[in-house]
Amino acid sequence: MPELPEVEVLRRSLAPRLLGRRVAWVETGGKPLREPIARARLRRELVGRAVVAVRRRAKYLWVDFEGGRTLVLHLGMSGRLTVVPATTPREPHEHLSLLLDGGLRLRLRDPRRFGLAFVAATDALTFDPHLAGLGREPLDPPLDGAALAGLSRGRRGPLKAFLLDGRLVAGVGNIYACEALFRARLHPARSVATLRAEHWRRLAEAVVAVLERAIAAGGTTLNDFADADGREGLFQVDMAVYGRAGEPCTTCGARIRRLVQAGRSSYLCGRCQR
DNA sequence: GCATTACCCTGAAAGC
DNA sequence: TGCTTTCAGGGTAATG
Repeated sequence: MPELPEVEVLRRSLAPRLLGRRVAWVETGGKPLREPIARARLRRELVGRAVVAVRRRAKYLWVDFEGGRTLVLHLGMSGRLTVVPATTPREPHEHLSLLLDGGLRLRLRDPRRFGLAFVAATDALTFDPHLAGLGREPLDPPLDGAALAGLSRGRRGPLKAFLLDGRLVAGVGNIYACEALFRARLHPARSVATLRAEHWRRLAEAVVAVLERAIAAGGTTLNDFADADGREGLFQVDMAVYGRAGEPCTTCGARIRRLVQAGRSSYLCGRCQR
């Protein structure tokens, strides 16, 4: 389940392999993703053009091409993007394939089909309906307590829902929200309205630290994630609470609990997190 | 305007 | 062993 760190790790591994490569052909297949892929438009706007940049915004990957066109990709829950030899046979759930010069193929597979792929004008990306409402990036510049407190103004809901709301802070998913709340010693069900400046400072530091550590570890691989070369991440060995219900807290030894909020699992230490 | 819930989907794992 | 059920969750729409 790619969150911000996984997409950033992917971006870094894709960039050197894609920069300067020219698209020879575009193939699509399988059932539609969250939205159908506009194959004719992708062919018309990408074939013959070379990649000039690979960027990231929240959990979206932006592949910029000559001529001011950008391929926007979202991996949803199970999306996997790899660069393979062009001769590699198609696999099940392969939705998009860019044949590149140099005998390579950029391939998007997404069994659960929560992902997204579309092309847009580079200079109009920020107005695109998928991207226009995204909140601020947590790492550049790094979030601080005052910024988080500002985003929370007027809200009363639980902290966990606040962190997961991509319109406020973009790119934090369930795993890193759980880990950041543990690190900040804050309970996921606690109302944002009860936090003081010191709490916001702790939370902002925790979000930044958790995301940076995860990027450094190559992301988290639970089921699906791998970078463009197929390398899996290692952050899961660093996780203190996520998926560890029943195990002892690494800080105090109390049992880690699982709590369901709005259909999402939260993992926490009820003794450390208040 | 904000909070909460349901929905989309498939594969892995758990349960029987 | 083999079938059925449950669970995973990002983003969005509908509902309260």
